[in-house]
Amino acid sequence: MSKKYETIYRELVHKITNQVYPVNSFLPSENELATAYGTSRETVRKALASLLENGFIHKIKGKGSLVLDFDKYAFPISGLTSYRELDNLFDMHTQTTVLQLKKANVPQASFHLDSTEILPATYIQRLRTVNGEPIVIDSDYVLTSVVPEISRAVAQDSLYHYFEQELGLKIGYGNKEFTVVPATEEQCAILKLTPNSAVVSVKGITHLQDNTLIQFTESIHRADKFKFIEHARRQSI
Amino acid sequence: MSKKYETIYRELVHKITNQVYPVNSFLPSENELATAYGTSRETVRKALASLLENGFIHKIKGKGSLVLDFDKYAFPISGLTSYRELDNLFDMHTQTTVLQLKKANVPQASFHLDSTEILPATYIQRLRTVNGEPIVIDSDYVLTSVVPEISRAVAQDSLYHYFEQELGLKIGYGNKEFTVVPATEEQCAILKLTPNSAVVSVKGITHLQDNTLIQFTESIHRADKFKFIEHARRQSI
DNA sequence: CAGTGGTCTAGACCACGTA
DNA sequence: ACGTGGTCTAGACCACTGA
Repeated sequence: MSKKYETIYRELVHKITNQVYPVNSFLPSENELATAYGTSRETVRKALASLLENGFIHKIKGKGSLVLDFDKYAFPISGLTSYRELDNLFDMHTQTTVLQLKKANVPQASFHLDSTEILPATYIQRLRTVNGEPIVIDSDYVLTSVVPEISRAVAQDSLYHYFEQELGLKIGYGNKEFTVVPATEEQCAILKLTPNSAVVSVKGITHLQDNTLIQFTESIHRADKFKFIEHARRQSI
Repeated sequence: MSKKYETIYRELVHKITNQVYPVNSFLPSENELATAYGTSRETVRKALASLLENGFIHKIKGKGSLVLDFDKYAFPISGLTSYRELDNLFDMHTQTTVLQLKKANVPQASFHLDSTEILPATYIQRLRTVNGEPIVIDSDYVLTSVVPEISRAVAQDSLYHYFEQELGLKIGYGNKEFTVVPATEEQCAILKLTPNSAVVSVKGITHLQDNTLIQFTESIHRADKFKFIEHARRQSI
């Protein structure tokens, strides 16, 4: 049996996206949901907290939980999500081409590393194409100490899927840093950009749940195709 | 008396930033914290959930809560935060210049509005200067129906402060959309950029807690000064 | 094995919005 | 006055880690 609040979350998302609970209507109250799902109110509240975090609802004290006009195309570059998952989620006709696959150390300068840290890794450069247009170049450095070998087939498919399903590794957390930088000549050539175009660089460091470093990533996005949407709440804290 | 979990959160943040709990050490266990603060474990867990969300800690089942190397300079463009708050938080020598202040309708095209929606507003254009350099142009449309009048003094100071402290309005939630666009001539002139430079546009819509629309915003950031850092967790959900 | 965090319960009281 | 969500409690059982 999986987690109750997760089950409730998924069922509520389903009902919202299928307009059982239409936009601008209120969900049943927390007490009603607790009764309906045969659970306690705190558990219902955990499900609602996830809906809140993902921008599905807005809670108004004394009134209820209002269904928001959720943007289906909000691109979750935010969370730790892989292209394969995005591809399944939306119908985007994504295509992946492995450009490079070799052993290399993680470049210290790119990731603010101490110059004494030598981190042997597998370097994978991949081009993401959406509807025939080159959009993103992903460069991944996967630490050899954690994942000794990566085949071309795995690189072509999905690293995260390989890590989690085949190797049983558990992805924990990471940081991402967005900046706008001028494209290199190589990047211009691959993404079919005019020289000196600006691109969006998303650099990330990924850790496993046990805090082991596993991966360094830099994604170079075509600036004109880059969009990042976020839902924010006013925090008292 | 304020909220217990908020008090605990703040005290833990303080102890982390002051290295009472140094980076790479573990916090006291949830049971210990509950005893120490004379509260229940679930309340401690709410405080820890906030630390988790803000990237201060990483929890490892069976081990404890690990203190992460928190990036003090992660710019929270993310949440709904105002410049005045940022200015207080960091010591940035921010300066604000009011460029324009007039009545105008919210431009429908810019914010994906229906062309039948006429929304009278106060238009405020402000330049944000950090350490003497022009960095951001903020354009705000504040709906006249919610806030009839905005003085130059308020625009110079802080809109959020005025809304919340003077008018008693409660900010609820909003969406933000990040894109990279070519700068207009006017923007190049104000930000001292060479023609056809790229800038980062952050468009946002803000609602009150009772769901009333209050404000449309577009911030134009100099691309070379723009950095957005985010902490992400792998979600099972 | 003992200790940790993850989930869950069945209550309680409060602040807020509506009528 | 009533129903809503916000906070809080004092338990419970589970899965995981490490000795």
